[in-house]
Amino acid sequence: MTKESDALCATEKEIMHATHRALVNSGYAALSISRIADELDKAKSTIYHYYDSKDALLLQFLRFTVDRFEATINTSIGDDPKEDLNHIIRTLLPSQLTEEKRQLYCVLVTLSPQALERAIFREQFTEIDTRLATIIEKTVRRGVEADVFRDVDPTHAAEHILATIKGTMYGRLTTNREAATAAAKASLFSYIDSHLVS
Amino acid sequence: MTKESDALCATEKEIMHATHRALVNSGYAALSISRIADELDKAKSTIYHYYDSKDALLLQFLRFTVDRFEATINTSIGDDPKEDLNHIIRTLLPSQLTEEKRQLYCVLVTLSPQALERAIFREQFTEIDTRLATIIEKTVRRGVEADVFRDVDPTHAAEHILATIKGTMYGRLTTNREAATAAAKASLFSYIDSHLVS
DNA sequence: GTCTATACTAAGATAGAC
DNA sequence: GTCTATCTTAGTATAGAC
Repeated sequence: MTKESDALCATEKEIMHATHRALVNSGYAALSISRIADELDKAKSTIYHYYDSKDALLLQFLRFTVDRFEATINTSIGDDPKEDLNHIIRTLLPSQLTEEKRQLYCVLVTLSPQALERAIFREQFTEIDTRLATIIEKTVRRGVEADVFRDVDPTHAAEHILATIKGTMYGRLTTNREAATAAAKASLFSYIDSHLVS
Repeated sequence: MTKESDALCATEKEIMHATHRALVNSGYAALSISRIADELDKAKSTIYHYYDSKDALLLQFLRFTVDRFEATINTSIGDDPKEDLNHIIRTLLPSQLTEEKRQLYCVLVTLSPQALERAIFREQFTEIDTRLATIIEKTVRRGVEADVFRDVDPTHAAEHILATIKGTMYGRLTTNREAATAAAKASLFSYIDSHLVS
């Protein structure tokens, strides 16, 4: 399984990382080719050698970021569906968010408003969610078929769990409600324990 | 209970509505004073008569939008906690999103990345969530105390429900996964029915 | 493939007339 | 309170040398 971003040449990768830094340090509104060049050890015009326009660069950068995010989803399938679900939740909502993960999530939140209107951005966010939903759904389905879980609709339950994870992460990044993350996580575990487990 | 935006003069309100239109029609990156003036029946410099800077305008606009969002939260408290919860969910996740609500939610999604770094934006998003969480928590607590609900932690359950609502809405706005909204909602109702109700 | 230099455009913001 | 006109800065993008 080759990621598209593996096909990038060294300089293109440097540009992607510079864009990441510029976005994290200065936000979307201030993201300009000049600002990216500042984070890069190259001149502005070098960026135009690789990308026709700022828009083309941004599109590639979203692809680059989505690939990196998807690489962090550790799809280790064990033999205990409940433990697998808990593992997924702990991976996506770690108690301690590493700086690297925090930045990755921040970039996705920063780019997400583009998905409101631009189809090509929307499709990438759709891809992420479909991927996550599929992983969770398969795990729930295995649990239901193994009679470890109640006879719930795996699709419905998976979308519920995914929405809760996303809403929790989103709140964690955009509010000061530190206790909310732990509370939502606790209730999600309890839901799996009492509602899902038969 | 007076909203801060009630204190705005007629022209300021016009500017707020013009900003809303500019943001909805052209997105955050293209949001400029010139662009707002285009949506307004006034010159650019008139805007500077009311606001010292673009930043001051944006801050006021977030306040204006948060007030409008909070006005849509119909806190009708009935005598049936379960029905009240369902009502809250149906209000925040209506089956048919009116164009007006869709725009309001889109504006919040568009402004939310600002909350990642700017404390003053962050506080407003914190306010929204705290308000919603409190409403849900009170409802759950009433249900627990009336023995209609199981003896769950009202805070934990409320944060779970809120996160699910937010994640569902966020996905609805930023992806093409139309079925996901209905699935998450169905599972949330089922959670209330089977897990919360005793 | 990377640089310097530059054309062009649009932005934020202000001055001053009415 | 609203206008026209303007200053200044910064952006996107290109041309052409090395």
